[in-house]
Order: sequence, then structure tokens, then C-alpha cells
Amino acid sequence: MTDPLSPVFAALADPTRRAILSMLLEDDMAVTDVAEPFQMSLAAISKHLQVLADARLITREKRGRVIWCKLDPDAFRAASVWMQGFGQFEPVDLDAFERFLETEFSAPPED
Amino acid sequence: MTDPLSPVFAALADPTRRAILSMLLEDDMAVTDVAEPFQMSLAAISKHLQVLADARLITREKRGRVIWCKLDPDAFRAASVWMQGFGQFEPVDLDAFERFLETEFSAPPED
DNA sequence: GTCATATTCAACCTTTCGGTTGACGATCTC
DNA sequence: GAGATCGTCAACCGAAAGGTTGAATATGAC
Repeated sequence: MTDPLSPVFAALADPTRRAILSMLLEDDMAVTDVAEPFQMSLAAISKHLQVLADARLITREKRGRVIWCKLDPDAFRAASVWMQGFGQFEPVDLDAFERFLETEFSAPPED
Repeated sequence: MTDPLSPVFAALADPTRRAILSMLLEDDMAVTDVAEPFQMSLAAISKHLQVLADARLITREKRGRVIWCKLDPDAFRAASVWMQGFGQFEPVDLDAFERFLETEFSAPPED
């Protein structure tokens, strides 16, 4: 079953994991540092990070004996897009937004 | 614990519940009609609807012996706003999006 | 090589989740 | 009132979630 959305929302359903994501918004972090503010075992945090990685909300990269965790925006975007389908009955003109996105993505990057 | 986000994401984590929400996007529905396309008992669907209602993603209103379910946009919006905090480091040109929103909201509707 | 550090693995426990079935209360129809 | 329909409740079940502890595995420092 290829349902990428379920693991994303399931991962976001836990306040500890959302807190971790907020921390990672500031900066990439090592596992031990992620665990520090929480009153639970390192193994528990390690599991939470695994859940986040399975949902592709974060990536982990090993450098030396330290594993660095960083946010991965892709899964956020997919979930966000799905949710915005339910924003349709709010004031933003979605057709206009789509036209905006099209020009936004098709335009050659300037520098 | 007042954590409104956790039940919302937990509710969205189940594909059956997301399918129900998509159906409600079309129109308000009675519980029996919601259950019809699914291969599970009415009681199971009833539980799913309870979860969605607890998360305030839907509201239910009893008229006669029929209970009508309808989407409630507020919880969607709250979750969507939270997620957009993590979309900020994505490639979409946010400044351009803001300009888009501004014209979108300030321009008098043309026809 | 030895010792400390960083992280995961494995086994376990308790609680929650998602489903079932059968009985029940309300409501409409006749 | 009798009978069908709408929806929930209650009890149960197996699987998954979220935590613990203790051992294991890499790696870095000396």
C-alpha cells in the first residue's frame, strides 16, 4: 500500500514529535541534543526520530559517531497540499493560486 | 491537556477518515450514506465519525432520525497554519505569494 | 588497547486503535 | 401499536503505539 500521507499525519499526531520538529526548525541537531529537553529515555527519542524519518519528515546523516537530524520539507508539502483542499471553502481564490504557482514554477530562476 | 492539534492529526492519519472527509467536501451526508461505500460495519464508521467530531473536523446535527455530518473548517485551518510554519524554507517564492494574496484580497472583483 | 560517548537493538509492558458482533433507543411509516 | 430504519453502545479481540530497561555496536579520545 503506497499511502504516503498516513505516516505523515500519524507522526504529526504526537506532541513530542511536533516539538522535535519545531526544534529542528531552528537548526539541525544531533540525537543526544534533541533528547536533552525531554523527560524520557534516549531510546524513546530515538524511536520518535525513526517515526519522523519513516514519514520522511526528517532525514538523518551520520558524521563520525554523531547522527545529525534535519527537516525534510517534501512530506510537509504533500500533507499541506492535501489539507488545502479543505480550505476551499475559505476566501482564497484557488484558481488564481494555481495560476500563481504555475508561473512561479515555470519561470526560469533568476539571480 | 489542551492540545487541539494532536487529535486533529491523529484523525487525519487514518485513510478511511480522510476518505470520509473528501466525501463530505462534496456535500453534507447522513451517517448511513457515509458508510455505504466502505467495506466495514456501520458501527466502525460511526466510531470514525466520532473521532472526526472529537477533533472538531466535522460537526453532526440530528434532524429526525437522521444525523447529518458536515465539515468544520476551523480545525483544518489551525493544523494548516501550524504546518505552514514548516513550509517556509521551501522553494516557493513567499514574497510573490504575499503579493498575490494582497492583490487577491484588495482588488475589487472584476468580471 | 582502553575507556568514554553516541546511538540503536531487543525484549518487555501497558494503553490505545480499529475492527467485529449483538443489543438497545429513537424515530418514521403504516 | 407494529414493524422497519437510523445510529449508538457495550463487550470483546488482535495489532500497533509509546514507553521502559539492559545489552550491543560504532566511533572518538587518550
